[in-house]
Amino acid sequence: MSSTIYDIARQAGVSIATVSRVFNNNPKVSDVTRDKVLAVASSLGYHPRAMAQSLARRKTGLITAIVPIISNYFFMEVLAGMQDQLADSEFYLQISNIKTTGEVRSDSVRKEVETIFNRGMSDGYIIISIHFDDTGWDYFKKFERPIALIDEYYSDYDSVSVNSVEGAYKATKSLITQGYDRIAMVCAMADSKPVIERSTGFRKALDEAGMTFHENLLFYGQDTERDGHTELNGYQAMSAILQSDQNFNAVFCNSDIQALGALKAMQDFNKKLPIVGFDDLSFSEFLGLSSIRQPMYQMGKIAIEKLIRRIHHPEIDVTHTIFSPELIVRSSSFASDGKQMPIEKSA
Amino acid sequence: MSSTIYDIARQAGVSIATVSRVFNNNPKVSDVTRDKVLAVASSLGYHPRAMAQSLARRKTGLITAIVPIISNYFFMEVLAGMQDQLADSEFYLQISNIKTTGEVRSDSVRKEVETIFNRGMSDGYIIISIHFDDTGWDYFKKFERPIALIDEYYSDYDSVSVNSVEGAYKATKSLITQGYDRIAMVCAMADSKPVIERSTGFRKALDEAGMTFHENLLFYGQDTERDGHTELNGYQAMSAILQSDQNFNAVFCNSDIQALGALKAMQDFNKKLPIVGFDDLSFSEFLGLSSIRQPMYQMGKIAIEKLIRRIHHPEIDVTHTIFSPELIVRSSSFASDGKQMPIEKSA
DNA sequence: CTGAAAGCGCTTACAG
DNA sequence: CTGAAAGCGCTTACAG
Repeated sequence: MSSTIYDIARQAGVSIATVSRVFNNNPKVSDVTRDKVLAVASSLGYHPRAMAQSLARRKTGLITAIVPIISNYFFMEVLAGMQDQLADSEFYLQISNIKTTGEVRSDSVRKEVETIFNRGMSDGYIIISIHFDDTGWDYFKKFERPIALIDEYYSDYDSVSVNSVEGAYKATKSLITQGYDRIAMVCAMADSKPVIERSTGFRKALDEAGMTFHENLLFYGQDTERDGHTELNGYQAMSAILQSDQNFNAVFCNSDIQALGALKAMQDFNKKLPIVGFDDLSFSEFLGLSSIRQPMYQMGKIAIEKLIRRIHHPEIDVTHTIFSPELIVRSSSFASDGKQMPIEKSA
Repeated sequence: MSSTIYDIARQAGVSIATVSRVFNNNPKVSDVTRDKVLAVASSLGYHPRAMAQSLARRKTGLITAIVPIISNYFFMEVLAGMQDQLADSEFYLQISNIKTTGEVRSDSVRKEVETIFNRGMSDGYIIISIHFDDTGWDYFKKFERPIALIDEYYSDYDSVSVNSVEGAYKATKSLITQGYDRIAMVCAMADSKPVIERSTGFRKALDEAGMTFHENLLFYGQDTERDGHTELNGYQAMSAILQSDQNFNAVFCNSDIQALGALKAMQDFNKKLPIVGFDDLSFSEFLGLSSIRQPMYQMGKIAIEKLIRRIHHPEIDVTHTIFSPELIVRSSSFASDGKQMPIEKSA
């Protein structure tokens, strides 16, 4: 049905090599030849088949993003950054989804990723919010493919991430500084990486303030969708906090999407506690939700930038971009009684 | 570096045809040969290159989703449905972004889509929330490729969409039934398809109730990001409504994401009007936001299902799935004074 | 500036 | 059950 390089060559009275050169903008084709080829190509509606080019060039012009199937708002904003950065490049984006829980050790996750590498369809891979231990990460070296990590750190691959521990620390500390002394945390799946890190930062802030950390300050919702990063999960955890007899007076919340549910719970229980979330999703501003800002859009851009650089220069040194997340203070930081304690405005 | 079918053939003492047969699960390969080939392949870490297979088979195993770069929460939920449906198939998803405004006539948009078709990288294409007139849609027939449409209707391609006019009508009518008689609408970009359709439904409900429609019932925010489908845009439009001297007592809002901004505006102006949104995003439930439900996840699944069916059976009849969207009534339907007018619970 | 030829890494009739 | 050979649609030294 559709024409090939041979059809063009024949009708234009040139060799297929010349047709190929025209479409590759090879400067040493005479103008008259070029025009002739282009005229024939246009009349036949010819365009080079990307598949055939890939095989002959031994590169695909594709970048694959490997993301957990549980992807959420975080991924959406990262994706936007990737797309904008990709727009000016010669690469197209392919997205491959992985069934994964947040666990760091999982053979099935490793195998799914491996299958994607084995297809050999891409010039480079961006792995987002998927966690392995060192052995896991090392395993992928054998494919000898450019890899960049988002929301994860491993010494031997380019990466961009946020210091979650520090973010959680900042959030918790801001509440402590305001004078709150009984602070609970809304968690998601207990053994997921975000929760492990954020609860570490939470604890660090308590420790530093001489406040006793105890497991019973950590609250979990029952909803396990997306490792617990759902509005419902936050609603459940917050309900438990409000019904607890521990008399909490402030809350640090593992993610903004959960905080949305938590806010609803407070409304339903008619009891408002100061709360600080994590992520700073675009809607958080309109909820008056204080949050720890993750520069998701930027992370997407930077990861693509790094990956493309590595595709072109495989030998350059690995780099890691680690953001110190910023605390964005909004009205949710304050108690409903209007008693606004002094706030430490973080940078 | 990595091995090819020739390496395996040589070491296993068979022809490349046999190696190929083994990896294509061709039943007429003897067990002993198969085991030998598999053993060698495994020891060399061999896997067939997808690119080479594509060229030889003349199919790519790829489906391309063409989406506006302004993609949003709507797309995210559609994507989830597509991914789940794809998970059980032999296809991988590629996502290509198009710079587009919501306009129905745009040569630049047509050209961008054309470029994607010209690469010939995919076995089928899903076009999401991109609008053309009939000439525009006809144009793509020349590629002779399976196409499925989401959030759009054209007679000659499989499609899945929602009756927006009806949805807007239902939303508006529910407010009228409650007794509200001065209803404003929060719009997004004026000449975008969603706004055209939803304002039509809005008007239809007013007309039917004998209420006079006038352009000055339509409010627009200044933010033009994502054709105005942003929290900020909704905030701006709602602010204008609240400051208007038209004394509105209820609001229909073009999208939930804008409604989020509109709710914030009401809070800032300390003035609460009943409001009904459109989309029913996952967070809307937790905002108590009444909305018109679009089955986005389902739409994604169905579109993939239709496309795959067409890839395998190009000759079957075109089908269109058009959802009648459902009104979900939540607390935002009611005035702050607690005066709850009788509600017509739609099906 | 242009062409003939080999090669990219597979699949698939065809023949046996 | 297996192999030799042609073909998928390009690119790219090499030679002129």
